[in-house]
Amino acid sequence: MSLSMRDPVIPGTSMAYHPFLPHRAPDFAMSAVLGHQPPFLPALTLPPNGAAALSLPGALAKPIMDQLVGAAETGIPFSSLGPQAHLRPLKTMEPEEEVEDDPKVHLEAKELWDQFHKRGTEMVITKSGRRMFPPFKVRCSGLDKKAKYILLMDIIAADDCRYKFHNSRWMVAGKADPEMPKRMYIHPDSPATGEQWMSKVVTFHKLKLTNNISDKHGFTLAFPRDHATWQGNYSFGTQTILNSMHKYQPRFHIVRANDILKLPYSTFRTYLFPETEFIAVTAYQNDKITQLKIDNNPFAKGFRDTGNGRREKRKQLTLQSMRVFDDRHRKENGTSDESSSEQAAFNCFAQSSSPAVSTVGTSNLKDLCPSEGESDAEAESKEEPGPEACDAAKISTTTSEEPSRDKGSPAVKAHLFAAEPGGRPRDSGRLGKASPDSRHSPATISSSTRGLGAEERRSPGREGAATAKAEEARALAGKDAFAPLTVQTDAAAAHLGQGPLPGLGFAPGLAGQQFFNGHPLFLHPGQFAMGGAFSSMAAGMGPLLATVSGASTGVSGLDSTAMASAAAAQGLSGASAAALPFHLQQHVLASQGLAMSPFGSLFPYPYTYMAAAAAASSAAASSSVHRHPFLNLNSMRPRLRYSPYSIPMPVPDSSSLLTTALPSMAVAAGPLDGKAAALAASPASVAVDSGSELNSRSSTLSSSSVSLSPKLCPEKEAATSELQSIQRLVSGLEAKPDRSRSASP
DNA sequence: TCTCTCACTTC
DNA sequence: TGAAGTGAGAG
Repeated sequence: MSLSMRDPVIPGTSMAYHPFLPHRAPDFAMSAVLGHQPPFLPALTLPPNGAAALSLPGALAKPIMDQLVGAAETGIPFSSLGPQAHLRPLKTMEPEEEVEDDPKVHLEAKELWDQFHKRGTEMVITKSGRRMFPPFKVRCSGLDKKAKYILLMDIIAADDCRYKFHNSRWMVAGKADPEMPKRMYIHPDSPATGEQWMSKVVTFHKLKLTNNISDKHGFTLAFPRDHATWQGNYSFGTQTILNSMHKYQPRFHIVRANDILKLPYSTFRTYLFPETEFIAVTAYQNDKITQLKIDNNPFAKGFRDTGNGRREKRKQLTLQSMRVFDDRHRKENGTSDESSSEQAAFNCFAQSSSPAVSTVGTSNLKDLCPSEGESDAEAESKEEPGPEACDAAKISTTTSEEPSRDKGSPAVKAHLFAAEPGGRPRDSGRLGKASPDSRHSPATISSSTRGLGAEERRSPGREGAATAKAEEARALAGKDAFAPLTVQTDAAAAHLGQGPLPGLGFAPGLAGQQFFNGHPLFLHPGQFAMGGAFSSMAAGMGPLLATVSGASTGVSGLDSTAMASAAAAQGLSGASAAALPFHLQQHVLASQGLAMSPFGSLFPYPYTYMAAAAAASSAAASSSVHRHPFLNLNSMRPRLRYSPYSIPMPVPDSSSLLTTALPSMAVAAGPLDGKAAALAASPASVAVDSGSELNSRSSTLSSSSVSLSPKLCPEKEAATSELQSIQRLVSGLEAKPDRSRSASP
């Protein structure tokens, strides 16, 4: 399906101008960097092709230099990007004929991601930062070989829930904690030509996840509060701050720009890979995930059952102890059916977990221990019937880079308004229930919006809350509501769009986190060339407040209930282009990164929106949240689930940024599915669903890597109980090996 | 739940 | 060789 939308991109240029300031984007962007008001900023000349570097009047050169120096003093490395890179004389640039590009992105190691996703991927976050595993890698195609691109990724909250791992499954444990500062990570090689990007796998393995809110690996840029494009603080860093026990969705962005300075007014093409969704944890909760990590992460080799790592030694010791105990137990109790069953369970555990029993690799172990799969299947079936009990055969542990492409999961490319958030994990999750495999569809969602028409931006609209009929609404809204928008969708993408979309949620604690709410960009230290705009977060926040206020009036009053009802109302008539207020809200949130939900809110606007707009809105929203009614998160639920449709609310022209987001909102609305609606209407239900969803995912699994945990072989309760007893005993033995050997339990 | 240390690994 | 990335496990 394709929605046609007025493309704000100026012909002959590769950048999209901010919808509100179509002809002044360059000026504003630069002014933001410089911290000057547009009116005071000398006009910047932007080459028609948009690929050229910015030309700065001599008068501006020094200020920029000074700022860069200032930034450097803050500890930000500018090794790879010298200020001169942004000060090249315009005359040296020659307009180039822009080649239309059609970026497609394929997730690398998709099969590995699928394995994790089925179990409910967990990513460890530590104070010092941990890398993601599997690593986020993509392969790009369809880029203009000569044009330069900046590739980025960020991680957004997948929903507004906090989770807990209970009874071997992830369950919603309440509302999400205040969202951490959002950041984007710019690939160190950016900017690079399309040819360069396409010639290799783009990996973001250096991005680290942390729960350290005082993370020093990032810095913030402050922009004038009244700046139309960039407002408030926009932080950059190499680590992304996440909340433990919360679900996240990584996003990949392609921006056609040859300079980071142009990000603010360039088009963001965003791609979501539902299989990369994960839950941040400070310690692994799911043994299956742990095992998968151990089996696939080279650095965890020492913990593999096969090998000489301490894990093996420990297990061997444990097994030995267990055997001793078992023998003793038998002697004491004699042989019986019960003991047999216990033995069975024991065997299962022993086989799968102890190399002593089998020295084969994990994959082999799996084969040798069918019970493993069974146990998984059983456990899974208990949790959530549906998915195939064991599809290990289907799952490959390889991290091959090919899969995604070959599997025909073409990245779905959709404009923001496509509402195709279908890519959303949740959506997929729902779909998954109906069709387990659908969830793992290779389809990648990519939304690219080049810009919103001014009309669209301003058009006040209404939003409805997500409703049980969100899907219907979504379909309607996505297709009709934003007709002006152009949606480019691959065949594969179609399903994504239809997938259920979870609503967006606002971070509960936004007010308290203003500083962090700004949509931060993670800039690789080496790449960041922006000037001295870096300032304390506080500095930038002040101004922002004012900006946001204008637009936000309507949001504050929204509550989940209202939204739900509204959504219901609109659900069927979502097509109406009127739905703005809600969108605005989402837009703001999304741009801020506050509660952007990959599914609902994300696509709607942020994906296509101009970076600048996003940044500005995010910054503004974040900073001004507490003050602005629209953004007043305090008054509203921490995270509201957005339904595509919003409550009617007046949108002042002044709130241009906010309005910009509106179009995107439609998209979000469209994707909502029953689940999303349910969420919006009933948080409680959501929690359950979410949990089940995760469970189902994980349950389906039958990875090649066998789970060695005893838990997985629950042949009989008695056996399990026995096993547990043994384990306890063994634990004691392990604690003091020497002693255990000499002393029998 | 989280933090820290440890032994182990890769690069 | 050492920095850095791992999960386990204790606290």
